[in-house]
Amino acid sequence: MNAALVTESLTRSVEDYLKAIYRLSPSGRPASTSEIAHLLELSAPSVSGMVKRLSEQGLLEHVPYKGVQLTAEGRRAALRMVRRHRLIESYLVDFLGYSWDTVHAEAERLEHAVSDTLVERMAAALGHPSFDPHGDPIPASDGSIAELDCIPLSDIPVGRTVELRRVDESEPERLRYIASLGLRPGAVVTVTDRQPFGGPLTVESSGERLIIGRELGQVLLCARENER
Amino acid sequence: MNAALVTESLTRSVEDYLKAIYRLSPSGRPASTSEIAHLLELSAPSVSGMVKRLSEQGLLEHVPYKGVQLTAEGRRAALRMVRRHRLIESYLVDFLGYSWDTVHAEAERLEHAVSDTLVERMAAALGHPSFDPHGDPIPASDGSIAELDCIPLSDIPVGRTVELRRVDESEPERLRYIASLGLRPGAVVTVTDRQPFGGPLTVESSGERLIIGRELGQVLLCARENER
DNA sequence: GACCAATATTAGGCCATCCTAAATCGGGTG
DNA sequence: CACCCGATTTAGGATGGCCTAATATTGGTC
Repeated sequence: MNAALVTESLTRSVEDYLKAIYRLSPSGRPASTSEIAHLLELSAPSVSGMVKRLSEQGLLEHVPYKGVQLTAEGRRAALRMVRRHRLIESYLVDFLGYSWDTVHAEAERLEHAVSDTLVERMAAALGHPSFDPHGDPIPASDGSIAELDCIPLSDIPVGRTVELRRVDESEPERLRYIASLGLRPGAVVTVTDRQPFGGPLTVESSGERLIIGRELGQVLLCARENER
Repeated sequence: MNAALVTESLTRSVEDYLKAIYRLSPSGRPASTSEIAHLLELSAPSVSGMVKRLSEQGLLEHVPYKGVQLTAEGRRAALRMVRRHRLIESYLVDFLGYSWDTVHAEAERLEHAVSDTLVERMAAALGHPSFDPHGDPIPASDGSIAELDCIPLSDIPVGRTVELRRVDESEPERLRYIASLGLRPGAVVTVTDRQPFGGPLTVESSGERLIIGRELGQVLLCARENER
């Protein structure tokens, strides 16, 4: 079976499934049908059917009623899409005036249309970056990816100062709000207070005091303290 | 019927059909099923079926067994695609190091994926150009388009000096060859000899003597003499 | 150890798009 | 002016991807 050939001709849908499954289990732990359905906003039966086809094609390992994992080939294809997505985002922000929060939707469409050549040209124009504007690591063309281990801001003890590394990009609304607070990767943040029972955090960043709800605290990922 | 809504949600296929029909009859003369089929590399029945659906949607005017024309709305959608295509080509050449002859295929895919926002950002980055790298006019967002009237180099009488304006982009091989001769829009060319019966032309351009077959002579479009 | 709720799969349809094979139309020729 | 050939359309079928409704499995609870 020629892996390269299979990977060349994936449909948009298939690319989205693989990316979703990768996202749900970067580590390889099985992803469930309903998780995938939820992420892609599809019905569970649709996912069931597609999963079957993809495992027949050798892109997934499927144990019925248990879950799916990417095969080496599926993972390769998924990482290729992630690389595309993150490089496109970086390019649009750096060269075409896109903002942090609007770039995701555009990249989501473009990632299925660009050629490998174009992706590499964009990478070169950007100086082969390792992280995208949200702080997510960009997989290399060989599939290697820097997996920073980060901890949510909400888990940082009071009094600690940490560097913000990475911000979940999936919800533009939230992203826009985060941007409006001036919190972007690289920002240095000191936790000054933390209310119990899921209450808000109080932090200081570039001299400003910010109140941050628990949900937000969980998607703001920081360097482990010893990495600053 | 809300025209804007219909136009928003066109499929890739539909966009390709509209562009093809526009290309076959920019002036509005009807295009035949087989011409469309040939251009899109599809079977005639496929085209027949799609034409039917599109005329029901109000994008085409179809007289069975006679031909199709774009409606105002169809034309608008087609011009939108042409604008996208030509701006994308221009952008890729100017900013991402694409060559004249490789850019077409990339644009052909991207034109279906970019947002209006992105197109306008690229246009702005380029300084709102009126012509693409092949010399083809770029429709404005309002649908107006500069229609240069050009004549094929093969029709220029011996002894005349003309400016090259526009080069047919449809065949990369041919385009590559043309580029290798140094013949690009703006080049100034003097016809020094013309053989009868479809024989070759001899021309001089930037001090070099070039022999040009009739097929090539027909796709190299020049300014009318009085426009130099 | 039987049952229930949550989760997953199968069954059966729909739509867009493509195809090949078979009918049909229409314009030029004898 | 009847006929025929090429162009076109209709018929019938495949595929990919989605859906809802019905069925099956699993794992925990009494």
